[in-house]
Amino acid sequence: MTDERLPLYQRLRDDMLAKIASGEWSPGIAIPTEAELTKQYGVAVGTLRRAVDTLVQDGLMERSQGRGTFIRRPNFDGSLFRFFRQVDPQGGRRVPTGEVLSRSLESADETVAGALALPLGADVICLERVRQIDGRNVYYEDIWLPYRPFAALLDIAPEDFGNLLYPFYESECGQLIGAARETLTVEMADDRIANILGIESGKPVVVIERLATGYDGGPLEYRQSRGDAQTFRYQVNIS
Amino acid sequence: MTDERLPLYQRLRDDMLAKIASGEWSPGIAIPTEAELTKQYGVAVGTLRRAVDTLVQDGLMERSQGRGTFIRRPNFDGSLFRFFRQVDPQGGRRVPTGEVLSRSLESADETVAGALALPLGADVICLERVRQIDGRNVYYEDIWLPYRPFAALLDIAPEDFGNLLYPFYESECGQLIGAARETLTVEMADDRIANILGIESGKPVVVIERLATGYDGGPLEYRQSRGDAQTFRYQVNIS
DNA sequence: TAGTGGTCTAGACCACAAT
DNA sequence: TTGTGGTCTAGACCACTAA
Repeated sequence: MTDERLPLYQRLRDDMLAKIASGEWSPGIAIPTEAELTKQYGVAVGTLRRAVDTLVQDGLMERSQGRGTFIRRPNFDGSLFRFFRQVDPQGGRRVPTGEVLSRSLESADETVAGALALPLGADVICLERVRQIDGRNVYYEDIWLPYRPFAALLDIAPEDFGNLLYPFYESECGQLIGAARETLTVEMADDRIANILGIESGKPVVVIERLATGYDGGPLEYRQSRGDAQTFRYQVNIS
Repeated sequence: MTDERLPLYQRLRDDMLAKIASGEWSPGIAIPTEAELTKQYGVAVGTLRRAVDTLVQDGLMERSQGRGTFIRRPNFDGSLFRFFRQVDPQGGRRVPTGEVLSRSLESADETVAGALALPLGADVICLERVRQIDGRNVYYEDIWLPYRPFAALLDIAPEDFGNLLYPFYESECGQLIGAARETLTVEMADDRIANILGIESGKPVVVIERLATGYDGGPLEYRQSRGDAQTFRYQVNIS
């Protein structure tokens, strides 16, 4: 199937992941039954179930006893929603809308090249984006993507980018985000950022650097988000 | 064992959880082998493994092929030490010292009572604490603990509190911290905090609220830490 | 009633760690 | 070499859903 050295259930997982990414298995519809799949793959039920387990765990599939196993519909607040951890005082989560302002091809500077593990000066796709709640800008984002798997994005007009980018990466470029690391710092707003966020210049701004990686651990997206520190709230579970 | 209606693997999980919470299985040491446990519980390996899987998933155990399965000692300081940029020219990791300034018995206000799930006005033990690097205060902490399991702390002089509190809770009060949730916000320093942290009044300060819970999920400690936002750095892995 | 996923068993063999 | 966890099999029976 794929890499011979990997455990069977991981190869099954990869194969099913590819079926999802390629559209062979569409969101919202049921995948073949366990009996069917075990026959197709020639594996035992337990092995198949283990593979499916990991995909369910990652929010890509959903089981329903007696009905079947379904591909989860992306663009919903589903698997990718967990990446946005800002919480309002009531504890409820609000998903801001996202709007891409510009899209360009640039050369990676030291920071971006380092984050994406690319040579200095490599082609990167750069997006400028604002995220809004109630029509107010809450975040300004710079997003960098390696040219190679994301070239398709250059053919898409900024206004045609979806509200959420990760389902978009998946549907347009076949790239699935599996994990991310975020680093939070605080800086003072310069005039441009202050203007975008509607705050005074010199006021504190929270910077969220995010390096998002695929299921293989390779870096896929580097992002810097800036928001008003005064209304910022970030929640993390530690164990 | 516990609730008859639950699946076997969930009852196993609950039983093992209780063993951890009660201290019968201590952090850092190996639990009995799979063969031993299946004999004790009278279940198949697969069922036991599934129960252990959930505990590993939750970060309470750690498997090591060929060696055994171990109770994980959560180390919050791993993330704590990354809270602040290292000003150390050598880039070496500095461990902040912790010093308890005061210890008192107070009545829980709305915030504290809500966090610790206590009635309003319930007795709580309150600690004031500073953490230092190179003799400089890097953050100031208010810590609240429910009276009931922590009464023993009232008999200990502030200067006799250890550098780290969680091992102290364990040794003096038999309370193990299993997990925590942190919420980050930014506020402006008032005169008192500014003075303690050695920054100007009105400058931004990062507030880290932490609710630490036992292995059973019950709240054990509520803490507010405040540090200079300008040197703040907080890193999180999301998956 | 037929078909689905959910739980559970009782083994087999492998990879790794300690000795 | 021995014992550990890691993977995988080939079934069994149960709970739920839909026709």
